Amino acid sequence: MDDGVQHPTPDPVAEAVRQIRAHGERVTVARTAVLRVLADADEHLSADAIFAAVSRAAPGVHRTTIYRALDALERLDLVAFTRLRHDAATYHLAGHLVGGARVYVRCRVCGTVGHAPGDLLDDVAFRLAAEQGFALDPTAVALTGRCARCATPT
Amino acid sequence: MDDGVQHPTPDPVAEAVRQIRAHGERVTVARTAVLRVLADADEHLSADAIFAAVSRAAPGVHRTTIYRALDALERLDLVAFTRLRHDAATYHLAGHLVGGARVYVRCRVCGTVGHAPGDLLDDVAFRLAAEQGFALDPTAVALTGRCARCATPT
DNA sequence: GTCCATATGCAACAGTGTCGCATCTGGCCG
DNA sequence: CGGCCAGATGCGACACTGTTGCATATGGAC
Repeated sequence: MDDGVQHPTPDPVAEAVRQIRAHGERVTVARTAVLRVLADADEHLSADAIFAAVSRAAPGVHRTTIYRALDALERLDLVAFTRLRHDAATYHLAGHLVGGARVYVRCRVCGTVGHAPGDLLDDVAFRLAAEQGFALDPTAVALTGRCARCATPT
Repeated sequence: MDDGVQHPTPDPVAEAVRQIRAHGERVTVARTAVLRVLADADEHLSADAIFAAVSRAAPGVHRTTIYRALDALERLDLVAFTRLRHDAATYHLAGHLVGGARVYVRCRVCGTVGHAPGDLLDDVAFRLAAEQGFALDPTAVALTGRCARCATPT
């Protein structure tokens, strides 16, 4: 899409770990595993999917720990999640770790999730800030609608 | 805020009922009660809050029926809901029933929910349509961020 | 009034996320 | 290197939201 600064950190996990330490929090096996899974997947994963993947890499990690790790990482702005319709939350690395924010768009019919360029919401963010001082978080936005295939039925 | 056409239907409930009939579906006590509650509140309510309000107006309506009514009304595009963070879904009347679409913005810190003009996402919708044929549903969008009070801490 | 499709009541279930508490471990200091 | 302590984890049980199957009641048309 846009060229230029696309890779702020060669290894998102290492950078995230650095930031965990910088905040005075602990770097644990579970947290690192969660970060690694999210970085490798480079996709939005449900907590359950993360649990499954982490269990493969580091058996013995409890389901609850995944939730607590995600919660901690979210407080540190290293992970964000979105909620689409009635499905479970889907987590992903924060935009600044993966080279620019992406906006997720999901089709309400077939459930497919796609990306849109991160600057899609820049204007919206600007208007919200100007009109009511609202600081939009683009990484937490979920756009719902109908994808190309499902938009023109009949 | 913007003047002009603000009241497409004097009574959203009556209009909604008309559309239910037009679609060949049934107008029942529960569905009418749900619509009335949503119209009176003119706010986003959780299913539980709707259940409580309906129970007051029409005792004996079961919790399950609320969900099924909301589901039916959503299929008919009379009700929409949004999902913010880990909280329960919040339902509201469809935009065309209440005088133009509104976009909901919620502060991730204090939880306050505010409105933004319905045309906020017009450009975004246009770009998504042009670039990938995605038909955005503006009534189902939830924008998360920080409100004016919570945006400037420290 | 009668009839049929369908909406409802009910109860039990499923999935997601949370909590309390005992134990273990990461990071630090001697 | 070994010990210490706040904080993270494992474990189980729980809370909440939303769903499903089935018998019954009700809406709407004749």
